[in-house]
Amino acid sequence: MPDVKHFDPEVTLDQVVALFWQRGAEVTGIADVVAATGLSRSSLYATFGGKAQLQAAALGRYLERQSRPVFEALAADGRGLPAIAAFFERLVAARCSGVHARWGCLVTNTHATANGGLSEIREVLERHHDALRAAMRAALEAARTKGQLRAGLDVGAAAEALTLQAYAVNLRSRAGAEAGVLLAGVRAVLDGFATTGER
Amino acid sequence: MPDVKHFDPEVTLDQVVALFWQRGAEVTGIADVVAATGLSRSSLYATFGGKAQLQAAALGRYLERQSRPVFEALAADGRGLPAIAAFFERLVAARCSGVHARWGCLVTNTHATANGGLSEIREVLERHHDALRAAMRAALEAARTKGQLRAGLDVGAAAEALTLQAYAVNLRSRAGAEAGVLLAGVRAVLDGFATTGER
DNA sequence: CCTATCTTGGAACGACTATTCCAAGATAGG
DNA sequence: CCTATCTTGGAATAGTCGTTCCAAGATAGG
Repeated sequence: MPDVKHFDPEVTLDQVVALFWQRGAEVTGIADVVAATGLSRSSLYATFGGKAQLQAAALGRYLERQSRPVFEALAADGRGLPAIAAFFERLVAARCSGVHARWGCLVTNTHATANGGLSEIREVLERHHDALRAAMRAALEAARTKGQLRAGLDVGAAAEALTLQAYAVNLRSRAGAEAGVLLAGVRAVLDGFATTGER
Repeated sequence: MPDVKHFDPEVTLDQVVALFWQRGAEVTGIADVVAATGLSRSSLYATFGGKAQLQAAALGRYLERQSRPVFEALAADGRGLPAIAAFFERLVAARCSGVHARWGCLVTNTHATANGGLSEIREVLERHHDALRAAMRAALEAARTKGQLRAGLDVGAAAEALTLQAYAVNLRSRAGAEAGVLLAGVRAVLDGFATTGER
């Protein structure tokens, strides 16, 4: 009997992700969301329920659509250290050039801003961190079986270090850091994990 | 002839730094500044000139008072790798416990938020980055003369890597990361730079 | 003490914020 | 076609934003 939605919530969420990602969720108003999505305040509030929940939904969608596929590709890539190097090369390229150049990473940006926000937002941050670190660890363990890793390397600590390095790449790229400088930093860390002479 | 200021602008700036640092500059209103400093809007605008300029002034003061002394101590510390390790141990401790626990770093936080802000803010970000990387480089060169570094290590790239690692520590600490996890990540990077068996 | 000059408190400003509300429109089962 | 039920557009809400303004207060040279 009832009426049905005149729009696709997932498409709307993608537009909101782009908005929050580029300009920041805190400084983006509902009026901006209305203008970008083309739908009305009523539909927005009826579907998502408010700005904080909209932000959490957008953050969750970013994790699933932008981050997760890349993390899974890294975890499934059996090449070892070259897989990690390729991950960072594509990361730096995406952060410094192309459509999303200088946007940083929505999750990384949220780290600095989400102070008293919803607990759901904090949970997405943690999910993101765990997923990336797990993917890094999987790639490092593949590297270990191939004999690419230095003897005595703590794989868990190394995975954390690389995850931290990725956050910093996201952060500095938004402030205008050069791709070459970021890549050199990443490579120095990776070289330190490799067996002498490897890579 | 004229009247003189009834307050100390530097003390006020310190209070503003604390406010912006803990809660974020974007979400902190002038009303909050008025409440925290105890002075009126007139004095605030007459002295600093507006919120954007107040933010730039607070950011600059943070760099000079909080960051610079630590960077200079690192650059002057001749111990090499132990000096860098000590830097990170004090950093993690300051970020995860004590008065400023979970505040992160004002400069790091600003990286994620300052998008279309004053160009002066961007310049402070760059000054901060250059100062930290130079200090890291000085400490690494001290390590080199002491034979602590792996053969073939690019000192410039390593300094950039450690600087990025520091940013990530600041970022993740604000989101609640455990001190032990952060330290383990840092140590993995440092161990990768050292001669085998060192540290 | 007087007065020129600055500072201060606090009211007022328009523009924005997120959110709510309701009448009008759209839908689909009966 | 009818009607119950949802959605939609858009006006209206109360509150906060950064900023401005001016009368009243404070200062120190003359």
